[in-house]
This record gives sequence, structure tokens and C-alpha cells, in this order.
Amino acid sequence: MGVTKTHIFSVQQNDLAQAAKVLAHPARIAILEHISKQEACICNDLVDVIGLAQPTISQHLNEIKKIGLLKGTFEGKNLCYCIDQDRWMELQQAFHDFFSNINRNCC
Amino acid sequence: MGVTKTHIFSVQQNDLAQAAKVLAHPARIAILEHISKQEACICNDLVDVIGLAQPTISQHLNEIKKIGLLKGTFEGKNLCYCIDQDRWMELQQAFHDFFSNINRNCC
DNA sequence: TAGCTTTATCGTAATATTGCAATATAAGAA
DNA sequence: TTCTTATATTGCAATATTACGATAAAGCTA
Repeated sequence: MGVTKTHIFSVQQNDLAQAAKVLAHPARIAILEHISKQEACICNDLVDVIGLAQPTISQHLNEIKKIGLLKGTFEGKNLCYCIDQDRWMELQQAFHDFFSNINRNCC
Repeated sequence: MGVTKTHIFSVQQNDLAQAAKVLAHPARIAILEHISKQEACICNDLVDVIGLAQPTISQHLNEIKKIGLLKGTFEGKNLCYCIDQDRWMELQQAFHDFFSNINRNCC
């Protein structure tokens, strides 16, 4: 066991959970916040800013990329990771909808 | 080594990540959605609706309660779990802020 | 009291996540 | 070509998460 039973939930529920999982680590929050403040972003930069080892940063970037929040473009030997605006707004909307559709109830 | 280095991140970053972690499971999304649709909520109800075993539901409810999103009130032998409106709006704001403070950048 | 119902906790197994050292890859500089 | 720099991948250890059967606790009902 220990494996999430995704099949018993809706696509929307799984998608939102998947997105939340990417945000469920302070390093990835920090990475996204940092990238959003830059004009461009070099990964090596992140190692210093975040304070985790280079392979660890690389893995976190990959998690973020997997749900489409980052676009990476090689600029020579350097890499420019940037936020995908469309996907960003898509997730923003998904979280907004989730938080909005809650009724005032008992207690 | 498998343990998140929370101390190198800000309180805000850790808090948001912690909240996201609770939403990072479709069962907990489903539980919150279901509770929000009810006037009251009995846990036994959730076992049927969600489709996970009773101890598993109980554990998920506990995770949600830990970040203050649920208030539980015993009504005799039954339990009424309800969403804490204040905390809900607090997290809604936190996610809203996070998603809003992203600059348009390169690529 | 004894039995029933509801929820919590314990124990355990399977799997996932986090982190990093070592190493690989790839592209520019000398 | 060799050296350097930047990023990715591999392998592994430590820890966390997910799930559930068994059982406990607590409050009804008869």
C-alpha cells in the first residue's frame, strides 16, 4: 500500500492535488518566487540563493517543470528557466475556484 | 537525507508549503469539497462518499485539522466536522498573494 | 448491564519524497 | 584538444506518506 488511489477521484481533484504537491515544499515556493523576480534565471544562481545542493535544486526544478509551470531555454551553456504565464494563470484559477466554492456551513 | 530543510526558508514560505501539502492529496480535496456542500457532516458519511477505509479517512481529517481548516464538534456519538471560515479565508488569501506576485518575465 | 455504532489509535507494509556525493553530459574558453 | 563551468542523472540513505486490519474508546439503545 502507501500508494494514492487516484482512480477513485475526479480528474479535477487529482489535478489540483498534483499542483498542490508541487507547491508543498518551501524550496519550490522559494524557487518560483525567485524566478518571478528576475528578468532571466540561471540555475547556478539558485544554488546560492536557496541554499541547497545543485542536484537537489535540479530535482526541484524538474518537479516544477513536470506540471508545466516552467519553460527552460538553453542560452549557450547557461539555462534560462522562466515561468509559463498561461499555466500559471490556469493553476491560479484552479486554486481560486477551489477556495471560492466553499459554502458557509454549521458550527 | 529525506528531511525537508525548513530552517533555510522563511516562515511564509514554510506556511504556504505546509498548507499546500494538505491540499496535495485528492482525498483531502474531495473531503473538503464534500464537507463544504453539507450543512453538517458525519465522518461515517465520508467513508461511503470518498471510498477509503475509515481509519484512512480519520487520518486525512486529522491532517486537515492540523492546519486549522476544520473544527470538529461532537454531537453525541456523532461528530460534526466543519470548515473554519477564518482559516479558510486566510489560506485563500495566502494562495492568492502567491499567485499574484509573479512578474511577467523573459522567454 | 450488554450490545451496537461511530470515531480514534496502533501497528505495519508499501511506496514516495528529500537530499546529496559522485559522476555524466554538454557547451564555451584557452 | 584540454580545461572550466553549468546542469542533469545515478545511486543511495533517511524520513515521510498512504493505506488498512485490528483494536480501543466513548456514547447511545435496549
